[in-house]
Amino acid sequence: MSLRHAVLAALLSGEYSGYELAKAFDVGVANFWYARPQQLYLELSKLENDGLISGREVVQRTRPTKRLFVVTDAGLAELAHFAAAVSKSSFIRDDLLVKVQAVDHVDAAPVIAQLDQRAAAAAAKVEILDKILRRLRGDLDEETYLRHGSPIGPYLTCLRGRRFEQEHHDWSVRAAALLRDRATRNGHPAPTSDQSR
Amino acid sequence: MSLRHAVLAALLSGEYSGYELAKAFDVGVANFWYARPQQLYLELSKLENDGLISGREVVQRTRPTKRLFVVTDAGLAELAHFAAAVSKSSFIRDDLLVKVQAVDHVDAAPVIAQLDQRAAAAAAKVEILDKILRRLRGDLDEETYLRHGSPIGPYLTCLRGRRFEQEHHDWSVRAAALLRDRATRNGHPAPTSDQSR
DNA sequence: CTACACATGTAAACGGTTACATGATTAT
DNA sequence: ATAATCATGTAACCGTTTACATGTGTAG
Repeated sequence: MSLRHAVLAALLSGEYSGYELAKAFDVGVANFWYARPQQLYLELSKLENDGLISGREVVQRTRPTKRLFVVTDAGLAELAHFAAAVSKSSFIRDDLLVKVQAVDHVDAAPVIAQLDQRAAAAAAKVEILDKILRRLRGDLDEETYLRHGSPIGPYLTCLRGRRFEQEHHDWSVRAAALLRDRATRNGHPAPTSDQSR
Repeated sequence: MSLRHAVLAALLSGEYSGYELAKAFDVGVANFWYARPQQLYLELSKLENDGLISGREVVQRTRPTKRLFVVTDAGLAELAHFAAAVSKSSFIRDDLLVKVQAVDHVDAAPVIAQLDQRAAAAAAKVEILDKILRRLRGDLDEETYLRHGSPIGPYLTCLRGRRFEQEHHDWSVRAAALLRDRATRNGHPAPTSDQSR
């Protein structure tokens, strides 16, 4: 049970509908978890049934009716309990790393192409996360915010996400360059990052 | 189907038994995937049934009999096919990040304690990965190995794992220090990293 | 004779993904 | 009309985790 707590933690920042949460979890952000919309709707139902969140209908003139959720006292207690329990260690699980691991034995060209794509995607996420960080800290510089700003939790997870993406980007760029260089020296057609423009 | 290819990629480095693979995937290393022993034994059976790997029994005087596996030509073809297919983007999924996200609303002390543990674990993994990297490159310095050394795939994934753990460590240390500092300034008992020695 | 490392599995439960399904409103 | 965005779900499948299960040989 882990998405459960991720949803609770996300709802601490304010009232959200399933649709709004889905955007935060699915697209771009997801600095501390990731989930598909379907999973979120399901989890929100369960959480409401268990009394950990409560939803209210908001009828809109201009848009379809939505349901906004907030964390209840029972939900906060559940989160506190979760935060105090032991957590299993995190690990990398990445298709692309599997491909790179095998790159000595398979055609490198498609792997290089995917590294290029990853680098671009990671760079885009870094920008998104930078925007979020700037919005969070407002006028304060980072050092000051980290010492005195509030909320600190979301800022810290966002920082972690930003560094992860930066790291991911740098590694992808370097790996792609190295593999390209090796392919060239071995007399291959030297696949360039064309992006089919 | 992803563990499947991770196992194939791992077996490219040589002949391994389920037990040996399990140690590489479970303990320490796992620079490109992670799996439990039970899952590996199951996956090895499936891979052998599908003809992607082939196993041979090795009777040992001093130890119980084991089965060593190698990738077949069909297995290599499967890997090549996989390497050329699109991969879904990687993402962070970490219990501890969920806890940090919620740290403004729950007791920070147990979260800080877990950050300390994480930092220590990450530092230990960095050392293990450094050892593996040194062993891989032998006499060559890193730049030279990256340009000319072989195999390059495992070295690159190991580098990625190393940086991930380093990053994980640095962030954990910083987050723990900041949260501790805030707790102290708010007049709390100031939980120190005692480690119950 | 007890604990530990080596060695290999099975079965049930759980969590997550994919595919399927529906419907309102706004902009083109 | 049609596409795009908003909005919410269900059902089947698959991959992963947890718990259970067994047995050999070595070291203390």
